[in-house]
Amino acid sequence: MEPARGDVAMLVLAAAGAAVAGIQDNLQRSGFRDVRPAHGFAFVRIAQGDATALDVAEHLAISKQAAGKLVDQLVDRGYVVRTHDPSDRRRRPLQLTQRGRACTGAAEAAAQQVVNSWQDRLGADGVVALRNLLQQLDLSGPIRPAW
Amino acid sequence: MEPARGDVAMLVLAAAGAAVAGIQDNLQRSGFRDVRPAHGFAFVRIAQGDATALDVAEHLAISKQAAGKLVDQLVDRGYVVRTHDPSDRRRRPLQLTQRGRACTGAAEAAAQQVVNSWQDRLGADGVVALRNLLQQLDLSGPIRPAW
DNA sequence: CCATCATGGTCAACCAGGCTGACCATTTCT
DNA sequence: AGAAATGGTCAGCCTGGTTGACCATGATGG
Repeated sequence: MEPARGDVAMLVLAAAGAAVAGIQDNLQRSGFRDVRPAHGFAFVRIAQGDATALDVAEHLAISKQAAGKLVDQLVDRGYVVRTHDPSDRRRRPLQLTQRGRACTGAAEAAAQQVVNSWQDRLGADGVVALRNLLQQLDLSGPIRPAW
Repeated sequence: MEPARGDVAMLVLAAAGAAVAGIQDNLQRSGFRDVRPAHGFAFVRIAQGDATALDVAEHLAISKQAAGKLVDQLVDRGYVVRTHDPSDRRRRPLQLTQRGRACTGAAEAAAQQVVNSWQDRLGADGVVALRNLLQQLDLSGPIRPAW
């Protein structure tokens, strides 16, 4: 019987919580106070281009109605605009505004800052090793809240 | 300028989401269908002994009222009992029931199963390396939802 | 070519799980 | 003894999800 290693799961959880908290913190500090983590994940999909609310829903594994509300918020706050698809008048493709792009940029910087702080503890090759290991897990599918 | 590594944060997030989903899944399969992840984290503190609802609140970084509700659920579902502290009649120390202990055991097994599945991809030393790296991050404090 | 079905989106009602504020009983401090 | 602090509960509210129903548009097949 192998030694108990369920603690690895807890460590990953703790790291994820710290990552989200850190990113959120950095983002707020750079002036984006009206975005939640879920908005950030929506940005990921929207930035890829030609995303509808339904695409966002699938990306976040939430209902289309919930995604609709979320997009409403992004529109209200000036991060996103609903455009039109001339070839299908039902679709409302989403597009980042100037501010939306600024926010995604800030979010990337915020994430990088968190990883940099990890690098202080792990060293550059530690971070590389960590990334390699996580990549090998090959996790795909929608982005889900940890809990 | 260093290469962009914000993606490490995303990888950690994905791993955490997968871990929680996997644990939850395994737990349900072993018959515990009325526990959420938050309950599991509460168990962690309660299992340490002499925990009050307030301790749970601090452990999960939620309000004492929210912790109270959460404990109510655990009591209703038969996982926990509220005892008395003879030396302070305000405190209601919590104690795991038989079923509570069974559930924490199942949760550990569920977590271990998830890590085992990771081991299939990373190999035994990969898992060890991952744990070492995460431990070096030295994250403490309350358990926070990733988002 | 039209009828039917599928798809993208919105509206409404509801629920779960957080929050704050107020309060009570008890303990601790001065 | 009186005042402040502490553990707990109650009540009301808000946010972010859910499902069900529905509309407009597009795709499909007799």
